Amino acid sequence: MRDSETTKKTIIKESANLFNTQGYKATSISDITKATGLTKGAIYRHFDNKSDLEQQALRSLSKLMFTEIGQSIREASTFQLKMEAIFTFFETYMHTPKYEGGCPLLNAAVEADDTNVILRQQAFNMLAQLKSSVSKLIENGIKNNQVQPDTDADFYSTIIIATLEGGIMMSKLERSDDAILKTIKHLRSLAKSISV
Amino acid sequence: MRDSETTKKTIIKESANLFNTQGYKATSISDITKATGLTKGAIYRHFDNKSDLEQQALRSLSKLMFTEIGQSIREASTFQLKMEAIFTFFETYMHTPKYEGGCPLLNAAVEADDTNVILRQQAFNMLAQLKSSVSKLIENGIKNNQVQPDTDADFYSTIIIATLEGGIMMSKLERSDDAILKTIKHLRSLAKSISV
DNA sequence: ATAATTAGATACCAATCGGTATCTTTGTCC
DNA sequence: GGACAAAGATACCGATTGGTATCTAATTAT
Repeated sequence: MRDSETTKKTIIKESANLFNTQGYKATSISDITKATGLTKGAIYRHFDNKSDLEQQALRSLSKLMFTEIGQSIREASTFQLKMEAIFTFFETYMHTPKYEGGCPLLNAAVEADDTNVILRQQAFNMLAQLKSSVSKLIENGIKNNQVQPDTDADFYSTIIIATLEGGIMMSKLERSDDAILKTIKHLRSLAKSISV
Repeated sequence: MRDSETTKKTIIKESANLFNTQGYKATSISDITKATGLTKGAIYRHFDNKSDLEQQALRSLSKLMFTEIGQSIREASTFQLKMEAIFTFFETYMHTPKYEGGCPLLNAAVEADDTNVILRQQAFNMLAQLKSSVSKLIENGIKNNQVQPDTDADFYSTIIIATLEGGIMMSKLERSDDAILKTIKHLRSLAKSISV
């Protein structure tokens, strides 16, 4: 038989691409057949239904995002460098073809928050994971005497993520780096202000 | 004949509500007939096609948003009070049924940026208008000796909007005021830091 | 009062939607 | 190399999509 696993991966990859650019509801199964060169029969052999495919596609995007960002944080040694890793990730990944359509979290959150409960839950979990990552980063910074001890980790993690996501929205809409670069510049000085 | 103008207004109002909660592509004409109690014939008498209705609905939401925020800014006398007016607007309007589905700018921007050129352009114009409003607010603050003279108005207006929009996204996803309140708290101290 | 106009309802259209049943092809194992 | 199983293609299904042509009812003008 043909390699089942690779075809499933390509279906997930191509559909994730389409979902993240056109939207989940707006992407049809036939859009995916065109993108993959496969037929409906092939797709429905690997996935129960469209919702199942949406979930696995978003999960794939989520995994891609968090492994990448997690690795670059781990590779940085100090608090300031780890923050810088986050900034460069959010700045550069807008251009990489790996994330066509922008931030998967933002896209899924805005599309699904009122309609698609499953996608909403997944986006919710992504946000929780991102928030906890940044919080832990700050808390570790406190432990290592790199961040001021009275810093509210939850507060700053919320602000950092909100500012980045808002900057992404603006930069995508304006088709310009300007907004995301400005927000990063601001967050860089914010990170400095809580550093010891 | 029946009052043409009022029915057109109710169609715009109800469809704007649906577009802003379910999304533009995801809202069908029959959804709108159900919400208005009217039929397709009535809708297509007042609008050329669905795209035309989408445009007018978003334009209505935009007008609603800017008149409201513009008025509360005008009513405030000092820079700090004007900023506070923006904050309370962004905090409270999340709960009002007038904007079910959250910020029309954010929703339209995320949905349309890769697919719907007309909606994208409208969202782009909304963002430009919002940015210029906040910029002018800062520049006027400089003229009136309420803001430090070396303040980069464009820079801070970008940051303020990005942070607010990101906070809205998070609060909508978490179904909690927490994020938007935190971002406002941060922006409040930011506004204070550039005040004289 | 009647004719003309217009708002809205009804009934339809082809195209597309998600999904399924079935058939053909491809590969594996004995 | 033939039997078997799995992968993918084909052909279809009812429901829904945006859109239109036509009909009816309500309002205005004469």
